[in-house]
Amino acid sequence: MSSWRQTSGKDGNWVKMNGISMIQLAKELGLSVSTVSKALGDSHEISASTKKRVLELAKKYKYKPNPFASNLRKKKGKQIAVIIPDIVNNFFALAVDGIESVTMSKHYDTFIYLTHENLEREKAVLEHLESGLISGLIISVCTGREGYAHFQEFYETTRLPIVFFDRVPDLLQFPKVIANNYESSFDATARLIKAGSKRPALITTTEPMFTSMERRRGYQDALEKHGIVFTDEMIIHCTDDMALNYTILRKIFSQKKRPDGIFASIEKYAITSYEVCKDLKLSIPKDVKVIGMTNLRTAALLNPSLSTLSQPAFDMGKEAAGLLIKMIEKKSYAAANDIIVLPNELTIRDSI
Amino acid sequence: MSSWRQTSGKDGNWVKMNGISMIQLAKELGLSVSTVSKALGDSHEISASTKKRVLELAKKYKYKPNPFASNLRKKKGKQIAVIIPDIVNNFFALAVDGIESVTMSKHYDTFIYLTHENLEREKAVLEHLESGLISGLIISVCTGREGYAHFQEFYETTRLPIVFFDRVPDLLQFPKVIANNYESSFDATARLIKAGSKRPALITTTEPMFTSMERRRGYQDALEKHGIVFTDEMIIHCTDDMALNYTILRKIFSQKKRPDGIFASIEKYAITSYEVCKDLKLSIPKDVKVIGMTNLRTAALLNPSLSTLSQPAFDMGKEAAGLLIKMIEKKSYAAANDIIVLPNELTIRDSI
DNA sequence: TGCTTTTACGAAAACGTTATAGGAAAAAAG
DNA sequence: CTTTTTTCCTATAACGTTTTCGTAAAAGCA
Repeated sequence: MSSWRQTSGKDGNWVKMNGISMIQLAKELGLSVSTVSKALGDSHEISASTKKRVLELAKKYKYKPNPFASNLRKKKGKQIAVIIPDIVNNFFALAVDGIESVTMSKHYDTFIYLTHENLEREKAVLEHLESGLISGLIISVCTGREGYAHFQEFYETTRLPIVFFDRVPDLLQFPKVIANNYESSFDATARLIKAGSKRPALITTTEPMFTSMERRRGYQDALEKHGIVFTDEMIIHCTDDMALNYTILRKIFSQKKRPDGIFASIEKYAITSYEVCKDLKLSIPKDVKVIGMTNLRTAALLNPSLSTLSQPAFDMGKEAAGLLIKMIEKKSYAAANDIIVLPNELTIRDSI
Repeated sequence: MSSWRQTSGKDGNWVKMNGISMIQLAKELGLSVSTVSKALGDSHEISASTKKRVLELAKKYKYKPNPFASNLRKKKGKQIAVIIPDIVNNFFALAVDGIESVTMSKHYDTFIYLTHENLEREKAVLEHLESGLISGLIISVCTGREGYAHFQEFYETTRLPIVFFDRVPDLLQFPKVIANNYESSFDATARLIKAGSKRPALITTTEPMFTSMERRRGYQDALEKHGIVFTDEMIIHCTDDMALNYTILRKIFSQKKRPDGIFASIEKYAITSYEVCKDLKLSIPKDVKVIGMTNLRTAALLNPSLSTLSQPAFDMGKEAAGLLIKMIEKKSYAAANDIIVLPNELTIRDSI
C-alpha cells in the first residue's frame, strides 16, 4: 500500500504522508491502537511477546510518533526555547553550544530567538510562546532594568519553568545561572592596580543591567581597597553603537588626564579600546593597561595579547539547560529558586 | 470560571491550563467552534460583525491557538530546523542571525541542532526530524563527502523543502546558497602573488568538502595563471585538532624551503598560522604573507592586522531562510533547484 | 469446585484545532 | 410570487496520539 495521497488543495499537487501512523501499525498487527500505544510506551499492561511484535514492526516501518498529536494529548512536549540578545557574540554562542549539548543528549528540541537588545521583541517572543509551544524557557534578558513584568506575566499565565542565565532580572524570584561577577571584577581591577595603574577606568554600558552593576561594584570596591579615590568620570559609558563608542573613547583618551588602565566589562568595548589606543598611539600596556571581559578566542593574538576575564559560557549554558530539564521533568521542584554561580576565569597576558 | 484544574498525576500538583481555548470562546460568544475558527482565520464565510465580536473576545482573553492542535490538523506548522556543524564560529553565528531575522519576521519558529562535524549526529538529527516536527530544513553539512544518502532519504520520506548553504553536497540536486568560492579564492591567491609571494601555500582541511575543493581550484588556477608551478606539498592539510594543526604548521614553517605566503581557507587555520609565525619569529608580512578566509571581527586588531576573505554569512542565512519559506509556502516551486551565489569580500590589511 | 485477583487487551473519549458538507434565512433574479 | 443565488452559520468528522475504563481469560487460592 502506498503512503501517497492527493491533497485537497486546488493545486492538486502530491504530498507524501509523514511516515506511518500507529493506526496502520495496529491494523497490520491485528491489535487495537491503544495496545500499540501502550506497547510503544513499554507499559506493564502489555505482554512481552506483544511488545516485541509491535516494536519490530515499528522498527521495520521506521515508525515515529507524530509529535503534534502526542504533545496535544499529553499537553506538553520536549521542546524548549532559548531567548538571547545576540548570537554573534562568543559568549552567547558558547552558551547555546552548552545548552544544545544537554538538550540534544536528553532528546529535547531547542528553539532559538534573538532579541537584539530590543525589549519589544523580547516581549513579542514571550507572548508568542504563551501559545504553549514549549515546555520550558532559558533566557538572558536584554539591556535595561525596568520591563521585567513580562516575565512574571509569562510565568503566571503559562506556569512554565524558566531559567535565567548571565543577564538575569535581579528583582525576580527565578532560578538563575550566573558568573561570580562581583568577585572576579574585584580581582581583575586589583590586578590592574597592582600592575601599576593609578586611575583604571571601567567601561560599561549606558543601559543598567544587574551583571554590569555587579561588575561595577567589584571594580569600585577594589579601588577603595587599594586606596584609590573613585570619581564618577572614571566610569565610561558606552553604547550599542560601535562608531559612537569609538568617538566617546577617543575623546576621553585624548584628554590630558586620561585613564591609564581599562577594565572593559563588555566584550566589544575591549576591541574598541584597542582601536582607539592604536589610533592615538597610546602604548598598551605602557600607557594604558587593559583587561577585557571577553570570550574571544583571538584574545591571545591581539596586539598586544589581551588579558581577559572570561566567562564560563559553555558551562553556564550546560547548567541552565540541566536545571531547566530537571524542572520540566519535576525531578526536583526544590531547584525552583536555585542560583548557580560559576567562576569567571582571569587570564593575564601582555596588555597589562 | 477558573482555568485551573488538577492533574491526574500521582503527585497531584496543580497545573495552569494554557490560556483559553476556542471552545470556551465559542461558548461565551454563543457561536459554534467552527464559526470562531473561521472568524479567526478571516474567512469570507463569516460576517464582518461576527468577526469583530470574535476578534475582540479573543484579544480580551489573549487567546492563542494551540499550535499542536493546529499543526496536527493542518499537517504542517510554522517551525523549521537549522542544522549546522558549529555555532561557536563567526560564520555560522552570522548565518543563524540572518536566518533568524527572516524566520522571526515571517513568524516561523527556528529549531537549532549542532552536529560538531559528527556525521552520526547529523544522521540522528535528520532521522529525528522525520517525525514531522518541522516544515522545512536549512542545513550546512559536516565534513566529508561520502554520506549524502541520508539527505536523499530524508527528502524521500518527508518530501520537505531543504535548503543547503555554504557546505553543500555538490552531488545532490537541492536548492543551495553558496559563496563564489572559486572566483574569490582565485583573486585572493592572485593578491598574495602580486604582493610578492613566490610560493604561497594553501591551508585546507583533510576532510574533503565541496567548498574547500572550490577554494583549492581557485588557488591552483591563480598559481597557473601567474606562472607558478604547483606542487603537492604547497597544500597543507590541517585537521579539527588545534594542537595537531600547530604541530603540522610549525614543522612545515621550520623547514628551509618554507612557504612565503598563506591562503588559509578555513577560519581557525589563519589563527594557528599567526601563532606559529609568532613563535618561529617569522615576520608577517615580510617573511610570510597571509590572507585568511574568516569572518572574525577582530581581524583588524591582530598583529599585524589580518587580510581577510570574508563570507557574506548573514546574507547567506537570509537568502537560505527566504528561499526555504518561499518553498514551504509554495509561492514558487521553481525555486527548488535554485543555486544562489553571493560574493565573498576581500579586505586587504597589513598581513600582505 | 467456586471465588477473587491478575494479566492483557480493546473501546471510546479526550486533546484543540481545521475542513467539509449542509442548511436556513436573506437577498437577488426572473 | 416563485426560483435561484448568496450569505452566514452549524454540525460533524477528521488529525494521531494518550488515557481511562471495562472486560474476557488466565491464574491464584481455598
